[in-house]
Amino acid sequence: MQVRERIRAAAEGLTASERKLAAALLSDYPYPGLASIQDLARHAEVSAPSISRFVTKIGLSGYQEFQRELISELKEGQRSPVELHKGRREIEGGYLGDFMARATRLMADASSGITDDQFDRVCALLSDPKRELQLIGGRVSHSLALVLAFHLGQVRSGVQPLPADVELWPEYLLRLRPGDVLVVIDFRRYQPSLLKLSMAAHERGAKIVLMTDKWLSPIAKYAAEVLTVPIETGTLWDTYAPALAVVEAVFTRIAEDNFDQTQSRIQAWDAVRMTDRDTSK
Amino acid sequence: MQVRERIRAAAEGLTASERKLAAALLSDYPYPGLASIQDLARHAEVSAPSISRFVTKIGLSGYQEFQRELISELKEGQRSPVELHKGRREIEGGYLGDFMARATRLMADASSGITDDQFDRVCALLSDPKRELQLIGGRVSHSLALVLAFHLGQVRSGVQPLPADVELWPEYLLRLRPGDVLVVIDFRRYQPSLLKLSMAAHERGAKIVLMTDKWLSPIAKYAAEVLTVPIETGTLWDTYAPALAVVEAVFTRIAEDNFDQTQSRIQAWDAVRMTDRDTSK
DNA sequence: TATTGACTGGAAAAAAAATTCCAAAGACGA
DNA sequence: TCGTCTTTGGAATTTTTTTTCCAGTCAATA
Repeated sequence: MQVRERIRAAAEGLTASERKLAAALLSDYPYPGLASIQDLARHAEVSAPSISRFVTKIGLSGYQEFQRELISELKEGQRSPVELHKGRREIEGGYLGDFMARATRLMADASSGITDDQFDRVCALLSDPKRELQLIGGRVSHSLALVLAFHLGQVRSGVQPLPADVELWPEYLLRLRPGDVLVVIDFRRYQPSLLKLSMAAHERGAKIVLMTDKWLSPIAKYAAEVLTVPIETGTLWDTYAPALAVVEAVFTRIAEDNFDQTQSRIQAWDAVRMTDRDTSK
Repeated sequence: MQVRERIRAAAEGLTASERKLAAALLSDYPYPGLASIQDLARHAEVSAPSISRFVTKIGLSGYQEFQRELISELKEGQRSPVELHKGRREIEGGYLGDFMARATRLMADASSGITDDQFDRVCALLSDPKRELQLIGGRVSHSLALVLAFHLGQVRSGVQPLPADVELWPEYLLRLRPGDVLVVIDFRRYQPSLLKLSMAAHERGAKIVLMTDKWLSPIAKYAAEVLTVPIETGTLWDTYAPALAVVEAVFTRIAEDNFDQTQSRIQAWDAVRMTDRDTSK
């Protein structure tokens, strides 16, 4: 039996620090377990005795046997990584596993709905410094818009996330000039307020970049670019992960293209963060 | 420098038994080197002292350093598929396709770092109506915390996302009572301010649920539950999509378990939304 | 064949690692 | 809030591993 399985099997009866240990082990399995018991203790923030007790609990005779086991797994695994990998995934079928499997499947499809060409055009549009950018999302997807705004803000100026409150929109709307860009993220169930906003922005000559699902938000009619992402909304089992990934791909691309700016900005943060870290001690 | 290269480099000046050792090592590199010095001695048919001399000769400080070296090589090597991918990126699929493929791979691994049991416990903790919930994330991951807070807020009361501004934290901190829960999302590079907050919350008897990456935020020390998610931070190619999916799995599960409440809340929104739609025309 | 010098592995010493013991801290139920 | 029971990590102990020391062996050379 794999050590990993032993851990899973024993998961029920573990104490707090044992769980912490299990988490540390599984997070980068099996490498943390290859260090000495002390090093592992330090890494997982538990005591060495707790580790010793843990390995006994999962049915091994001691830390040394535990390590031997890990090494031989590694040796086997190296030989047929594909097999093992596959096998492992089929077996586990807990709630989380199912959910993630589903999300993974959607994710794998996500890039097929967007052509490279379109992707490039959207990136170009969003990175054009001459255009002001405003971003807005729906009830749930608003946070995606904020993430995009945040990261674009690292690379360029003139990035404006709109507030969630509808009342405040008119004032932003007035600032939109022809050629400016409004990014709208709108998944089912589509929000009428976003449609109204988009129509108004369109009137003012703004370009609209829309991210939506395959049923297409009515805003598509006014949009200059439509990115569709596979999402099954309406069920309890929604996931926005593919949408997030697409958003990340966009700003990552833009960041790469503007590497110099990004570079200096990142260094600037780091400087801040380092001092932050120092003063914290 | 790789150990293997060191051996090659030193090959000229090796004595008979050292060559035997080198051969044994290279024949199934690096596994023989992961055993104890005695086992390796037996396997290679040389004495332990010869091994000890050998590792010094190739420029390492001792057998332990030698092993550490091998392990870290192994770790890097295992990862190289990902690295390789980077190089391959130009060839296969466009930028987006490639980014998504990478994200998909991480996603597929995400559930292996968390046991079902742990997942259940976290859900139970977060849905317990007797506990107040506060949520906070790092610079970039803050939005994840907000998403979680938002959705949990649909299902239960007493959900409090902390503001991004550090100055305002103390006042929230004072509200924490023993048994309340602080959810912290902290990926590299870890933010000292979050650590300080967590320590203080821990002092006050709050339970901490931490979501972090495999390098484990120092907050792990104070956490009651640690969820690790595969994320490659630091590169320009980060993605938080797996983390988002885990967060979604958590609140989806909770929503299912509390179906009645959710149901009625959803109906309540819908009512609001309908009127929204009506008035929008 | 004797001498020299380098190499080797057994045994002892040193170092490190792992385990056991125990007191204190903490959780839980009354 | 109190008392009981569990869990935890520091310290001591035991075990294991690694290194050092040194005497014996072997090969090369005169």
